[in-house]
Amino acid sequence: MNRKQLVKILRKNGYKATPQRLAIFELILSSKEHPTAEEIHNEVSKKFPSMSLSTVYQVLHLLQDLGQIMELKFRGQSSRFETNTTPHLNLICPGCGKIEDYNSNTIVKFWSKLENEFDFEALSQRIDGYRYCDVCKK
Amino acid sequence: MNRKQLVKILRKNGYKATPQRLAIFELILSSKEHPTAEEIHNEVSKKFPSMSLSTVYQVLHLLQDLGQIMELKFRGQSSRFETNTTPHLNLICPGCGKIEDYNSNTIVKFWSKLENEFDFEALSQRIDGYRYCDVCKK
DNA sequence: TTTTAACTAATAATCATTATTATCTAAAAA
DNA sequence: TTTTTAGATAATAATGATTATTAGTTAAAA
Ligand SMILES: [Mn+2]
Ligand SMILES: [Mn+2]
Ligand SMILES: [Zn+2]
Ligand SMILES: [Zn+2]
Repeated sequence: MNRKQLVKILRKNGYKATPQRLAIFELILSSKEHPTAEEIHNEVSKKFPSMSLSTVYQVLHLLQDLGQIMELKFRGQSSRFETNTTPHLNLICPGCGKIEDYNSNTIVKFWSKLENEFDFEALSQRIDGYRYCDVCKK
Repeated sequence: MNRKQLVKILRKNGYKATPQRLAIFELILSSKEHPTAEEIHNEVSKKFPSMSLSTVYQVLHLLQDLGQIMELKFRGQSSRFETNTTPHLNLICPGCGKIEDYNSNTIVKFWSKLENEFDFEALSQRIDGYRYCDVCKK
């Protein structure tokens, strides 16, 4: 997925391709972490100093509705967002909240097997494993 | 898991086995839905009319820390809780929020395969699929 | 270039969750 | 059984992430 494709998707669904929308999407796309709305706002504000946090939330909702990003909610912390919408494993530390992505063909194949077994087609999915990271293990 | 086992777990970890804790756990256990804190409070209040919603939240945190329940957070709605802590599929409708549990050996086996492949041992896990339910499909 | 529905920015409001604290009680000890 | 007390509950206040509102702005179609 890139900027051009997103512009196409937005227009096809009757939405305007505004610089704010593109910047927010590209920020998440380029982030190796799973950033929060506030982190996204902080970063994107560097290029668009007048951007509102409200706008960030609105855009995040729109991108979710279009299936372009995934929101991960956790206890005691702000939601985290990612553009990796393919079936993959999020390994999450309950100590520090760090999230690591693990992609593998095993997972993709498992997911289609699951859709087959239970006869559904998912719009999106979420696969999380919780375990203490090396730093927090002590 | 039953009341007696929970009493044992609580005491082993230095917590008191209070009637509130047992009642909240048993309510979730007996619920086929994935109830919210408020729903739990409403139900348990029938037997314990002075129970506070604060207490419900406190107990829910404790039970999570002991690995006895799982919290599922979603956009725009209160957290939902369940006692099914084995690897299983939650099929969730983005329309009405309904959650259906699907247990299968495929999933349990997949999960241990995954732990093997990526060399971790999960304290807990979450596997969600999002798709419109039959009612909302129209 | 003009037009306008859609969008953004700023701000206020919401409400699920968490913090605080006085009172109470489970359960260990006497 | 009674006493003791650390830990738990109930009531209430506070928090803060998210959502609602609205006046002004703009993407993009004509
Ligand atoms: Mn991820
Ligand atoms: Mn479940
Ligand atoms: Zn950690
Ligand atoms: Zn539904």
